[in-house]
Amino acid sequence: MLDLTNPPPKRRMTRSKGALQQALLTLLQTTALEKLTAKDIAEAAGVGYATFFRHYPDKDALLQDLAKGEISKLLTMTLPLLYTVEPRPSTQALCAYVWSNRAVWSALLTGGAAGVLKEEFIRQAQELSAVHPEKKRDLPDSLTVAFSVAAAIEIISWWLREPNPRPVDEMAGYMERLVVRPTMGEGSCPSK
Amino acid sequence: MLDLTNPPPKRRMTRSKGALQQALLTLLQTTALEKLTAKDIAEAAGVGYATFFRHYPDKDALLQDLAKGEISKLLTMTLPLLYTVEPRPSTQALCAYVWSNRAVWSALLTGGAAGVLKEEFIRQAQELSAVHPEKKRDLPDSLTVAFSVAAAIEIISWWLREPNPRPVDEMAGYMERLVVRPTMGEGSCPSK
Amino acid sequence: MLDLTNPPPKRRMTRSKGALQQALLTLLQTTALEKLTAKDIAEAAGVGYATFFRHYPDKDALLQDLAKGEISKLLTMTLPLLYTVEPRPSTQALCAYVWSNRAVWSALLTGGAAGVLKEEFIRQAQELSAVHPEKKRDLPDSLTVAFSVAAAIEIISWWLREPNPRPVDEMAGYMERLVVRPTMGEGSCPSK
Amino acid sequence: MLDLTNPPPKRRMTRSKGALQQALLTLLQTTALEKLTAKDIAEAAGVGYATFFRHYPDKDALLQDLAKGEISKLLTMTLPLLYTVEPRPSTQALCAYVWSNRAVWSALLTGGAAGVLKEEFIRQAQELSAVHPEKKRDLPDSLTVAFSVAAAIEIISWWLREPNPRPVDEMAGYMERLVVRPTMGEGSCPSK
DNA sequence: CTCTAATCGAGACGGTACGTCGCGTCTTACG
DNA sequence: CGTAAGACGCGACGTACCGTCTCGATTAGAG
Repeated sequence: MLDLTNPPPKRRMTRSKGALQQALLTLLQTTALEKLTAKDIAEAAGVGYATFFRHYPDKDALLQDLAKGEISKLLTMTLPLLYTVEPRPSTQALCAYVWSNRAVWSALLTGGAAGVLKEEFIRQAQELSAVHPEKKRDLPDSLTVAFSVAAAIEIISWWLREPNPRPVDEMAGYMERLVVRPTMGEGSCPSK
Repeated sequence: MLDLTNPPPKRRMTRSKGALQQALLTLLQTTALEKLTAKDIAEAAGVGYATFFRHYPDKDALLQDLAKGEISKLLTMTLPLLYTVEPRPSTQALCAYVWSNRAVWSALLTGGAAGVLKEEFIRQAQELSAVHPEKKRDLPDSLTVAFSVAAAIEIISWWLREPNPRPVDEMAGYMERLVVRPTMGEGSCPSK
Repeated sequence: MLDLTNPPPKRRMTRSKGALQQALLTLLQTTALEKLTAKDIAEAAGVGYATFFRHYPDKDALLQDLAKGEISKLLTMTLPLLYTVEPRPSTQALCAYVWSNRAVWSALLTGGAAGVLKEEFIRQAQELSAVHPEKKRDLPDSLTVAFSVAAAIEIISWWLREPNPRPVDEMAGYMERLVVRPTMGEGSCPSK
Repeated sequence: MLDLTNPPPKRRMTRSKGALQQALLTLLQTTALEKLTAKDIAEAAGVGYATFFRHYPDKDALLQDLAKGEISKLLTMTLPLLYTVEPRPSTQALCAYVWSNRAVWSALLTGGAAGVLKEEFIRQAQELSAVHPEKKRDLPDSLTVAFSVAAAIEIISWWLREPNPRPVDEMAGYMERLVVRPTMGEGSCPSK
């Protein structure tokens, strides 16, 4: 029942937190978030039921904590795109990154997790956009953020859901066309 | 407890179903979906608790049924946009319609309802797009539908969330720019 | 609501009542009373659900009505035994009668039906004993009745439950020894 | 809501189980078993509704558990009577015991509880009779047990139901005459 | 041979209790 | 100490039956 061999105990609390995150991630690959119970996660993490609540007030808090890191990495690649005149390489990099971590992102974007994720995503994006030098822009900032995040998530979600996923290049093209270009200044598309 | 005066009792089953839908709609204007219990809805509808489940297996089924009608109306205005060369008037009409029913759509798009709504939305959109004459298009159809619906919902959702909502014209502009134009053929934006 | 005037026409109502009784009896041979629902009985009787309640306020009322007849027949054979100096032939007759109707009595005495049955039994027995010329007796009358009925029911119940039921003669012997003789005057057993 | 003062918490699980039994016993003195709901009992025990089912699968299981102890005590006094040549003192002791615990036994024998009780009674009696040295006997063992238990319960039940209960001595006489003597070997009553 | 009212089937309904489940808090025992 | 184990209060869930009710269709017996 217990782990009788732990030689270097490594601050149990830290171990528990990591185990819970890892367990949630694993479980999410097979089960929707709303089907998971705190007990499920605790057991999968090899952690006592009550211990779960010592670290997180509830399931969503764990998910949010889990997502924070990945979102953070991704956002530092996503947001700059919106302020760049030459976004191709960045978009490409974003998609490549998602692809290389597709196990994680599949888990995060399917099931009921997407809702929590989007909110955290927007929260972080808004923080970032607040400190950015505000480029002259013809869209309300909060709309730009909400739209970009929702659209990007939807596109990636669609991508990872597909039975035969498209190559990274193609997705980068869609992303640029559907998210980046439309939110850039009008000048970027001198259609008339 | 007895009401001996109700003039046209109107086939009970029909009355109950309608009452539940109306009650849910009303409650959604003040409370998030996940905070509502079947008991709440039944009581608000003046209907017995068990009667709720005689009509719907759960909350989401009620919401879906409720949404079906409104989505249907909206979709007959939304989808044509994607296949039209001159989408301005349609986009305008769409936004105007949402605005005139903003009480309903606020309720449907805030709280946890948006998830269920989006799924039903996509389901109907995909059905429609299946019967449409498939214009030559350079985006995967299912991506087009998923993106359009998610983006449109996000934009409208943002609109109705705002403390001082923008005028219909402005929103129609955003919608066209962020949803319609990007999903139309490349020729629409001969940027290069 | 009540029809106090229908003179003889045997009205459908009579048919329904009989069907319900017959259906209950049939069902009781395979299912315990408490497992049966009003719906079950109504369906087995080929009668509408609401029609059940037009005839009986609840399950027990139906059972009681059903039992009344059989109990009445049996009681006219049971009670006299207690006042007779030579009870052998009567006891024999009682057991023979039960045996020839063992399908009915099995149904009535197994499952939860026995409780209702015993009460009705005692009720009728007490009525009868009230009109009888009260023999001098050294047991309280109500105890005699309660004991006799309960004991007789238990013995018959045991009999019909057995995989290989004893012959009628043997049971008549038990019945006389355990029920009849002990409740007769002390003189019957001048043991000391 | 919080009780920070409970002095000797005494192993919760044990406390809950005992509280439920005590509550059922109390409620049975005023209400028939079938009128009691799990909620009633839980509330009377000061215990959560769901906690009821953590200890017992249903009402009857609780009753059975509750009865087991008392029945056990009683049976060790009841069964020996059937194998003794001089049963008077034992019968007397049995009735005296019931009388001194008449509150408990009234509760257990009135209402719908008697059925469950009798079954448990018979179950225990059969176990005991199985280990006993089998005296030569001219009645089937299972019949003896069923009859004795049913008869004894009926007699005691009648006793405790009476407005002016008979004295213990008198009841012991009835019990001996109606239950003990008839089930003993024929030799005990050399009627011929 | 209609016409009218009793009776029926069908089954929706308000209600009550069920037994299950999950949450988040708590207590206890152990290492 | 801190943690594993899990009992507990709470409250929603979805189910099952109850007994009442409304609704048409059927039908019997009075005109």
